[in-house]
Amino acid sequence: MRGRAELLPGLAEVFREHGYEGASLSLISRATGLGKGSLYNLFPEGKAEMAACVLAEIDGWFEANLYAPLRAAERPAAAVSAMFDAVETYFRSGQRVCLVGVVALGSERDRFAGAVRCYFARWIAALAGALTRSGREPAASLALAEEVVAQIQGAIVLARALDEPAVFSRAMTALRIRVAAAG
Amino acid sequence: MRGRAELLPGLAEVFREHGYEGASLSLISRATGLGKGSLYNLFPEGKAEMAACVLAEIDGWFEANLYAPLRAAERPAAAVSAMFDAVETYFRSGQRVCLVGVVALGSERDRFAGAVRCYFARWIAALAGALTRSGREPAASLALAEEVVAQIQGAIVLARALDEPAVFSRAMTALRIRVAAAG
DNA sequence: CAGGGTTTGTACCGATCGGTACAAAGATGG
DNA sequence: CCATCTTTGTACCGATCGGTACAAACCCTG
Repeated sequence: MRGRAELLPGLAEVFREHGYEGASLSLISRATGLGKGSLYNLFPEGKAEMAACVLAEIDGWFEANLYAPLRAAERPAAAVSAMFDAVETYFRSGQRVCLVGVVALGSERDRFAGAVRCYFARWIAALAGALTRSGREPAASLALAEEVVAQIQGAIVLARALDEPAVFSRAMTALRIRVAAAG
Repeated sequence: MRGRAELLPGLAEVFREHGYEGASLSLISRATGLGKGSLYNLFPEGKAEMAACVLAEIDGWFEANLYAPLRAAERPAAAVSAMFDAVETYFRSGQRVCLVGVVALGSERDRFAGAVRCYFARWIAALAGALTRSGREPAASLALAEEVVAQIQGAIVLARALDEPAVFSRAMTALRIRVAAAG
């Protein structure tokens, strides 16, 4: 037997590629190599629970790898730069979609509204904090943090729409420069 | 009988709210008030044709209301400002989703790849042209245009994720200021 | 009003949806 | 090795999916 934790990454990929509605149990079964029996044994509440767990896993990953470092950084500017590194790697230059963003746009938004809001709110807050500690005004930091997170999401959309990963990389580079400039 | 044109807006709303896969024929039937017989009479190729027509309609609207004015403007700065007005109205401060962006993120992206790419490429090109004619370097104009379009898409995601339309309005205001600043 | 083509609703198709039931198979503890 | 409990595959459930068939209703033109 495998625990839930070790199949969450594969599960996440199915949701990313097909969305919540499009991720059918047969797709999930194929992707995980588990039959329905096993899936419903691990996730008694079915697909909704799978998606909730995946969102929680993603949230945990961002918390550990982006938000916490941003909050704890002694050198905030370096932490922000590290965040961009992590973002570029995680989203594979825009070829990998942000599942939380996809959920936010989809019809199942209300079901996961809490998790979605929390993910973005904490991202913005952590980034804004780091920007403030690197010398910017708090209000300007918050505004810039919002812009940065939105730009990342938009760059994913645009890179996929144009089928041009370079768009994503260019956007990240431009953001680095804007953030490095004095507030 | 009603022609295809007059039910495209309602059809578009169904696709926006439920995505391509989620927009079932029964939903479409209810939203348009037409039975399957009528729908397949108007769109012999079924759902795919409906979606293609909706995308074409959206593309036409943006061409007429945003791209063409941007290209033809004698006062490019005013045209850019008018574009932001149109965007804020069209997307209802981020409460209405960009169907083309949703398709770009979804699994049916390949099916509509041409239309999606065309929509965004023309938007960026028209905006970059206006920015150039208002005195910016061509390369800088292109980069800024890309950023602006990405920011709009990201602001929609963020406004919906946080369930806070003000996020969208703030983002648009910030973009206006950035664009108005000297290149 | 009659004829002919179009538009419409409805019944139906096989496939698949999310979910359940349950018995065989596997692991675990004594 | 047996008894017990968990994990697994498979068959099955009603509902709904996208799509088709087709006859009744409708609208023109004569």
